[in-house]
Amino acid sequence: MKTPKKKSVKSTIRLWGDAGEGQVTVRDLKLDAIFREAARSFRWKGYHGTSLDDVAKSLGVAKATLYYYFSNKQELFFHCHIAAADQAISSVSSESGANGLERFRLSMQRYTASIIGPDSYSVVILEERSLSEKQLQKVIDKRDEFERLLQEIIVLGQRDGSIIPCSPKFAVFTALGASNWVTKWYRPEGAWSVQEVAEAMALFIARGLASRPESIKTDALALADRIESSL
Amino acid sequence: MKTPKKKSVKSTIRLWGDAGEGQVTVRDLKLDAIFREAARSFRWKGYHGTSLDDVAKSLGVAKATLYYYFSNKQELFFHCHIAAADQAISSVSSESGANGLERFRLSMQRYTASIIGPDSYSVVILEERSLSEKQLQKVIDKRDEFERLLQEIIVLGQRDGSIIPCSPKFAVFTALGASNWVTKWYRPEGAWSVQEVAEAMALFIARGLASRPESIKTDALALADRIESSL
Amino acid sequence: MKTPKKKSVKSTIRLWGDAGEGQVTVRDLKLDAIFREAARSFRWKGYHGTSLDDVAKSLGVAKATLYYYFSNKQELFFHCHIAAADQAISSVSSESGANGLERFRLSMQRYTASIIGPDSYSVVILEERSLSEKQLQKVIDKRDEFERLLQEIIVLGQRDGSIIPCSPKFAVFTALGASNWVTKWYRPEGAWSVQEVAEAMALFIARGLASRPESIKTDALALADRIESSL
Amino acid sequence: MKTPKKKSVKSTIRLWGDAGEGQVTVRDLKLDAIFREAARSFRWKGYHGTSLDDVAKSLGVAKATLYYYFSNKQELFFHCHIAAADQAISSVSSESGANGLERFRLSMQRYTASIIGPDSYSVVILEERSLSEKQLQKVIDKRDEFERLLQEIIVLGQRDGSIIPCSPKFAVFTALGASNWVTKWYRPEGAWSVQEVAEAMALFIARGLASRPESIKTDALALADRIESSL
DNA sequence: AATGAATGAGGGTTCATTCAT
DNA sequence: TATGAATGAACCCTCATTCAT
Repeated sequence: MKTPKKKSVKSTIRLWGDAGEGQVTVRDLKLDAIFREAARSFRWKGYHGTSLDDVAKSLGVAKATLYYYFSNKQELFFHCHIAAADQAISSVSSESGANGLERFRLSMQRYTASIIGPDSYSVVILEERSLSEKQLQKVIDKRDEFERLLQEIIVLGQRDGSIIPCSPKFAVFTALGASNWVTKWYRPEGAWSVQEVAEAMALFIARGLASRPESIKTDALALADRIESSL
Repeated sequence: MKTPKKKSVKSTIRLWGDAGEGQVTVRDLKLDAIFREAARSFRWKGYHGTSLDDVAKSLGVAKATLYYYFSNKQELFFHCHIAAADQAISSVSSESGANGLERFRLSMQRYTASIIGPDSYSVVILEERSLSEKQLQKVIDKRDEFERLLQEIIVLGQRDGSIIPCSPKFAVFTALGASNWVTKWYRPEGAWSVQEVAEAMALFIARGLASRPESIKTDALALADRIESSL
Repeated sequence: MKTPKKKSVKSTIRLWGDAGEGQVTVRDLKLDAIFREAARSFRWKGYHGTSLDDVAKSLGVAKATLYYYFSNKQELFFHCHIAAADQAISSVSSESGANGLERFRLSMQRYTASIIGPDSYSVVILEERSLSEKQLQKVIDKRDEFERLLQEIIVLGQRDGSIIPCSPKFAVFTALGASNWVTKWYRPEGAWSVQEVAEAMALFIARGLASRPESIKTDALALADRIESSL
Repeated sequence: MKTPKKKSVKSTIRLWGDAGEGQVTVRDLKLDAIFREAARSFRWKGYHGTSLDDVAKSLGVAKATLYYYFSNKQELFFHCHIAAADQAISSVSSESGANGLERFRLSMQRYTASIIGPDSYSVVILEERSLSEKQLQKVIDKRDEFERLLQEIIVLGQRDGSIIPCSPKFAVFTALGASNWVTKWYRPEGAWSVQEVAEAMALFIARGLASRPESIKTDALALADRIESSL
């Protein structure tokens, strides 16, 4: 990422374009806007399917302007991955009071909400080939950390008896797979809110891991049924 | 798809390349080889990341040759989708003797095996934008059929008591998500066979849906544990 | 350089464009035409000042076509350097009968003629920065060989008494400098032929190195005078 | 060149950057710094290979700042040519006591020193195409003046018997060629000072023109030999 | 049935230049 | 005077597609 010497922080300036924005600092906000727009496109069309021209157009800027904020498409892609991984990690529950199952459910709910939410940096389509060796390693490291955190929760749940015995790694992979897949079919224009989908997904996963399924909150079913009608 | 002149089927002709093929008919086999190679690339690199040059090179043919078998890249992509959907549909269990849970488990096992197997046509990355309106509709129709079949099995299982009450649609989405995601991390060069992964995944999903988890074959756990070590 | 499996050698085909060409093989001739046109532009406008678009236009081809013959601009540039160095080396005299001075004169005459002649690959402007490390090394190696050959002739001339004592290296640098500079002002459309300029330059250099200047052919002066009027 | 408002000359201002400059006037010094830095880059990388960004960075200024001092790149380039020509002209010897050969030698020595010296404006690579018609004419006029001055010295030397009969124009071209070429290989970081190279080159040229080579100072040879070892 | 050759369109990237501050 | 930000134009390069053979 390009980081010119000193970002000027002024308080009352509009972003580009004419989308509704408030009153905020400049450069960082612009950077963020770029990253989110880019992530949206990457998630949607993939790395190769995303043209910077389109990203720029969506932002109401000239393509060349983007290069003022990062040095090439690959780096932009890389940053999205890193931001996504950070976002993922920060969605892991640290609620110390709850049991393992509940913490896992919460984590998956937050995670699911974050990847389909409006602030998502998620670039789910795994096109790691498009990253450089070094970049890839960093992304993998972050992702490994994320998955390790989740696995630890699984183990915790198995110890406290809330989660059935099973391979933590495989469980996490499966849960993430189901969750990530949501980015493929969820449409914000649809009848369902991000929160509703996230809850339903988390409850569903939780039930698959629960040692006593009946202990899970019963509104899960209701939710899932409501969702069903809008898919 | 182009279908010129209804070619003569000779019985002893090599495919292209110089690998030792065997003795087979020509055009259909070639078509099939193209589709599978293309699907492999689409699955791996996405629609835009796949160049016909690479596909051709993998097949040991000149790029221009491909155009003898289909009229453009989009059509090739479309065909892969259709073939994948057909493959998916054919993986759905029709075993009349088994209960719903068992049939669902079998279906998911076959499905998982088929999408990561060597004969996969699966083009899992949903880049439907790259299809034309008409093509997309046909693909969606096929996929809907596939999902409907799976949902029917869920309902069946709920009736016969083997599957817990839940939204069939959501259940299918979640199961497919977890399953499709396998294409992202499975590597045939790895220590695990397609079959093993498929079984583990199917068992895992089944447990999440089972009304009496203890009724599921106990080797599921062992399998998952074995897989864990190779991931 | 791209070298497709098997260049087809047909005997009666036109090059591109409509410039007058004879009856010859295809691919090699085209390659050659590209290299010469490119060298002309590089020599004239430098590496960065040369656009492949212009080169293509001069050849009457689409820019993309050029990429069928080499893989990028740098490689094209590299090839020109190599071809130029080969051309330079082949211009060094091996006439065993003559004395050192005469051989040096002949060499410089041939060299000068070759770099401004219609078949020149010379890319005199030293923009080595535009080459890769590896490419640069190869070019330097070739150039060193060329200069060594010339220096050997100087030494020979000093031994046989035809050339004054002086640093061979410095002498070669100076001679080449004067000679290379001709590419800067010589215009084929002018009144003077390549041969005339080459002879005059060679004679001039020879006189600077001659131990007995009066031994050099006297027509040198006449030539130089004729040239003077057209500059 | 832009000449705004006739700026106030304050006496104690630093140039840009933070290197310890000293106490000097402002605008003219800055202009000069820009021209020299630009000339260095033009000489080294050519017109098209030189980016104003780099020039600005070398000077420790923002690119936009440069535009306060000239109106476009072409003009900057033009000015370098003019400054270089003035510099060249001022290097021509007017020592009335010496004979032609000696004056020519001195001129070439000064000229050579000036084009590779730290204050050089020389833009030796002839990329006149990058100038406008008008600009080119002015540059050519200046250069013609320079060459005429040198030719007059040659004629003088031929009259006073110190220089052999030959075409003055051709002699000047050749001498300048050898001299200009030095900019291609001379590196200030090397073992040799600008003065040493300049002397050696001048002596070498002088010998080529001398009617009685033995009359030239004998240290010429020594110098050339010393240089040889460092090339 | 296959392919070498050619090309238009499009995408990534650089850069001279402008402008508001 | 100086500069951060923005942009149009131009360039290199790739790729799907066509065509003559």
